[in-house]
Amino acid sequence: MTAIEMTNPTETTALSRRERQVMDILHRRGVATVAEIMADLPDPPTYSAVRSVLRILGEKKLINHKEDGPRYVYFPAESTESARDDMLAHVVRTYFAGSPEQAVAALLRIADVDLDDAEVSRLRETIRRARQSGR
Amino acid sequence: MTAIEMTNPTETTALSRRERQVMDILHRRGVATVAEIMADLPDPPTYSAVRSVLRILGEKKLINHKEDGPRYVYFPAESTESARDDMLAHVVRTYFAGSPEQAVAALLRIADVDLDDAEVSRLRETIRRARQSGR
DNA sequence: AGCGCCCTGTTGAAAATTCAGCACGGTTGA
DNA sequence: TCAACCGTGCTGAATTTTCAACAGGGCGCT
Repeated sequence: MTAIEMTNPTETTALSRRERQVMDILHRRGVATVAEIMADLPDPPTYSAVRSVLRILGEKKLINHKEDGPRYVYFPAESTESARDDMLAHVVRTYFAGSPEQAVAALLRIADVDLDDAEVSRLRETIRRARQSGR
Repeated sequence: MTAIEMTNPTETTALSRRERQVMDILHRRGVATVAEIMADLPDPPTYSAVRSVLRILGEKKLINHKEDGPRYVYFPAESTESARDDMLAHVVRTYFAGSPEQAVAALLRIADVDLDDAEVSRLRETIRRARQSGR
């Protein structure tokens, strides 16, 4: 079993629709009040509905909250930095056949960075060399 | 309103948990039978449950199927290539504060590519230049 | 002090999702 | 031919998710 194959899909895909939307918002904002989360949600539900999801996420230990003056602010229990790794691994595996190079290329293109062929070749070569020596 | 802000979250986050898991499998495999999807799902449900999700995804026009000998094979309606862009945009926006450069850096690190400082600088410079001239 | 407002805690219901069972048709092989 | 098997279409139920309503407490303002 390779490292790619053993990636545990449960962690990145186990959440319900609303739960995932809320986690996304928290990662995006770092910290957020109920009102802010509510405002960012597609088809915004009521205040109560949002707090319900937050309670569940809390029970699952995926978020924490602290008091900020008169109200709570919520934030991810796992740092955004480590969530990044899980997410990128998932995306690379799912949409790029496990090839980080392809993902990088697509990313650069999205960023309106049109590398010319020489640049691309160079990047690929850099990656290839690092691969052979490094790991 | 900037391009980043107008990213429509609905498309990438509107699916239910099982629906998303199935879509991921289809993007990963390109094409899959019910049995294959069932095998790949976490906490595999029954054959019927999988087909139920597939029916719904079909109604939503997110997948299609064709006959392959005695059975159906299912595949995403949208090409994996364009799904990639949506997903990357979402990930960059959600986990990398809208910065593709940071995403690229994280990606390279995940790929065990430890670029030395000079390489990183060069990459950043390349992106910066392309940015200024290109867009 | 007393009133009004805002926020949280909790409960239970509505809606959506997930799931299993059964009927039917096609194909295979004895 | 015909029986066994495999896969699909369909229906409705169980579970999960999503949601709204209500109660209680704190804080500010008059």
